[in-house]
This record gives sequence, C-alpha cells and structure tokens, in this order.
Amino acid sequence: MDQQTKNTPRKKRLSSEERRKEFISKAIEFFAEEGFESSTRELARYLGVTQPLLYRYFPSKDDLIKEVYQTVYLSRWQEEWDVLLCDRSIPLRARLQEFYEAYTDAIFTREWMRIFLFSGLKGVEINRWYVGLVNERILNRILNEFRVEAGQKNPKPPSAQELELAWVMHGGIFYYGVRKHIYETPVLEDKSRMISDALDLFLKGIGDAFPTGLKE
Amino acid sequence: MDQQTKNTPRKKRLSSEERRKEFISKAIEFFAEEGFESSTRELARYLGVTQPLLYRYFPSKDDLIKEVYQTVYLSRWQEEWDVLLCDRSIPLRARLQEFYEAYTDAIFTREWMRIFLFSGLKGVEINRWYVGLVNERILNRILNEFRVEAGQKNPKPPSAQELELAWVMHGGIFYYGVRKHIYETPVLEDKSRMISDALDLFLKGIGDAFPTGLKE
DNA sequence: GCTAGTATTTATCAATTGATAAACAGGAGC
DNA sequence: GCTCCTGTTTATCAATTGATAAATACTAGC
Repeated sequence: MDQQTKNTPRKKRLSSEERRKEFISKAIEFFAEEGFESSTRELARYLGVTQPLLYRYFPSKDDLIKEVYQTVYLSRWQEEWDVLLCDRSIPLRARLQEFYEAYTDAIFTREWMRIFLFSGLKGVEINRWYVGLVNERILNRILNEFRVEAGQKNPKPPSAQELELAWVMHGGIFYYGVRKHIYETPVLEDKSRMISDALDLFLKGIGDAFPTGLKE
Repeated sequence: MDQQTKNTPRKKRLSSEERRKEFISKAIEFFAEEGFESSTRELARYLGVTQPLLYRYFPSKDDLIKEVYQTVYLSRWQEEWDVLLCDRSIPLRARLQEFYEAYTDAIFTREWMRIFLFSGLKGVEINRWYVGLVNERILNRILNEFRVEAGQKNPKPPSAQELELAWVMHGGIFYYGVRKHIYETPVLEDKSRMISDALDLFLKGIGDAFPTGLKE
C-alpha cells in the first residue's frame, strides 16, 4: 500500500538490498545445514535461483560466507544485556538467571550453534573475537558483580582460576545447546531448571572456593 | 634386527597391514587439520604417495573415513576406567579426580577434539554412540556411586535433573578442551586445578540440591 | 640372476567446482 | 509502443574432485 509516494528513487535499490538480505538469511540456513564446503550450485537451488546470479550479489563465495558470519555473530547480542548484567538494583542471582535464559534463547538454535562450530573449526577470526566477547562482557562482569554484591568497593580483577571456574559454568550451559542441537541427544526439557541448577552450583561454589577474595 | 627368523610367510602381509595402519594414523592427523571435505590428493601428498595408491588400501574415501572414526573413537577409552569409577576402596572424590585427569589426558588433543567435532557436525552414528557411552559409563555411574557412598544400599536410577547436572559438569570440563584445542584460546594452564574445582562444585552442589535422594 | 607377484606410479575419465561472459526478460519512464 | 536498465538465465571455462586401468618399479623366493 502506498508504494509510490512522491519520488523515491531508492525504491528499486531498496528492493535490491532486500533481496541481498534475503539471500544472506537463506544462505545462513543452508550453510548451517550443509557446511561451508557445500557448493554454490546447491545453495542456488536452495534459493530457487540459478548459480551465476549469486555473483551479481556477492563477488565470491568467500565474501558471501563472510557476510553470513557477520550476520550470525553480530545480530544476536542484545545491548540491553550489558545493562542487565550490571543492574545492581536486582540481586545478582536473578540477573544471571534472566540473562542466561535470554542468551540461550538467542543462541540455542540449530542454525546458530552449527555456524558457530563450523566457523570455530575453520579458525576464523570472528570466532576468536566472539570468545573474547564472552570473556569480557559476560564472565569477567559476573565475577566483578559477585564481588561487588559481597561488599567489595573496588574489586580487583578476578584471578585466572576464578575465571576458569566461570568458564566451566558457562561451558556447561553452552554444552547443553551442543548436545541438543549438534548431537541431537535428548536433554532435560526444562532449560530454565538446568540454568538454575548450574547457577546455584556456580554461585555457591565460588563463594566457598574464594572466600578471601571477598573480604579484602 | 632379526627380521628373517624362520619362515614367517605373514611377514609380507603383516607389512601390508602395517602400512594400512600407518595410512590411517596419518589420515587422522590430516583430516583433523583439514576436515573431511579435503581431497584425497592432498591427503596423498601429505602421506608422500600418489593418490591412486590410496584406492589399493581403501575401497573409497568414505571407507577410509570410517576407519578413521573407528580408530579415533575406539582407541582412547581405557577399560581400567570402568573399574576405577566403581572402585569403592577409594573415596569417590579421589576416583573422579583420577579419572578426569586420565580421561582428559586422552582426549584433550587437537586431533581427537577436532575429529570429534567434525564428526558431530556430520551427525554420524558413531558420534551419537559415543555420547551414549559418556552417559552410561561415566555420568550415570558417577551419580550411582555418589548415592552408594552416601549410604544408600540399592540406589534408584538418577533423575533426569540430576543427570543434567552431571552433564553440565562434564560439559564444562569438556569445553575447556574445546577452548584450548579448537578455539585455541588461552586457558588456565593448571588442568588438574580446573578439574578439581569443577568436581568440588559438582559434588557439593549435588549434595545440596538433592538431599532427599540420599537418605531414602 | 631370474621370475613372479606385489607395491606404486602414470595416464586418464567423468562429474563437480567457483567463476565469467553473453544472451534474454520484463518493467519503468518517456 | 519503444527504449533503456536491471534482474535473471543460458552457455561455457578451467581447475579440482573421486575413481579406474594400464604401465612400471621393487623385492622375496627360487
């Protein structure tokens, strides 16, 4: 409705841009399933177009793949999570529960998990960047907030051992997604419960394991 | 030395079998690095032979890959671990520490980890079989032994929730290997410490979370 | 040393791959 | 209705793929 208001010469171009987006989004589905080694012809068939058409939208297969990475890796993180994790008006326990439920809702899909692991095995740079993001924006923050909640004013950065423990917790939760979407093994249906138990273990454990860190 | 003792007509054949084994073992290195989509020609170059020679030893590329799976998946598990995990003359905590140190020594290699994930993404049957092995021979056993040590005579099988918690612990430890050998991210150097902390969290946590399960 | 059989290589096939160029189609603007 | 522009397809290339057959090199056994 109302497509021809005034002169909007970008209409054509916008449609072209939309087409591109559509290609990328279906390419994500396709590569997630078949792996990045699969051929452009099969991808084209999946898209319902001929193979040379892809080269009108992307200079090469590699460029297309890079766009797939970009979209997958960058579109899932919600800025509000940065706020949530540091919102000291909410008890840390509740913050973490809410965060991990939302975070796993975002990444526990067959698509995201498979693209993530495929790219991890390829060793592409964006994968390492993402691991760094988890490290800084999730785990270090959690450990910092834990100290603050325990009464420390200017908490020191967490030790390597503490950080490792946070990684074990995070990895344990992440591996739930791997089992479900990669191995396709039955898992406990109640994801919230799993998160809750994992967080209980972690928060209780870290308090016991590093009691000195809290009082100084 | 001493190669021609008596008449050992199997010597030729043995040598042929050895060659085969050698091919498989180097194919493991190769495919772990390059992925199973890589070509037989590149594999042959890696082996220092020509490509058609491979077809004297293996009917097809797929057969070779299957042998790679077999070797990787079946050669690492030590029968003695089955004994160790159920050896009630040793405290469970010590059993678990010893087991996980040995187990991770066996599987935390770039080779094993990459082959495992590659095959997991392909969804091959042997991968699911292995996940089942972890479930029955490690996690269910641990939970059972925990109840026995807590005084139960004929422990019921663990609940799905308990099992999930064990998976989170196991997955957390496993993910340490993924981070180290797949993502190649720095991890806490002291693997034993990581295991120890992870086990502390788990054993303490499971005792607190399921106290009723222990007394009935 | 000769021979037979096995290990290995050379040559080659048909299918598939990423990529390019040229032909075609269809609609917007005059 | 005609033209031009852009989205799309057809035709095609050279490189690479898994696989086979024929030729050669090698070595044990006489």
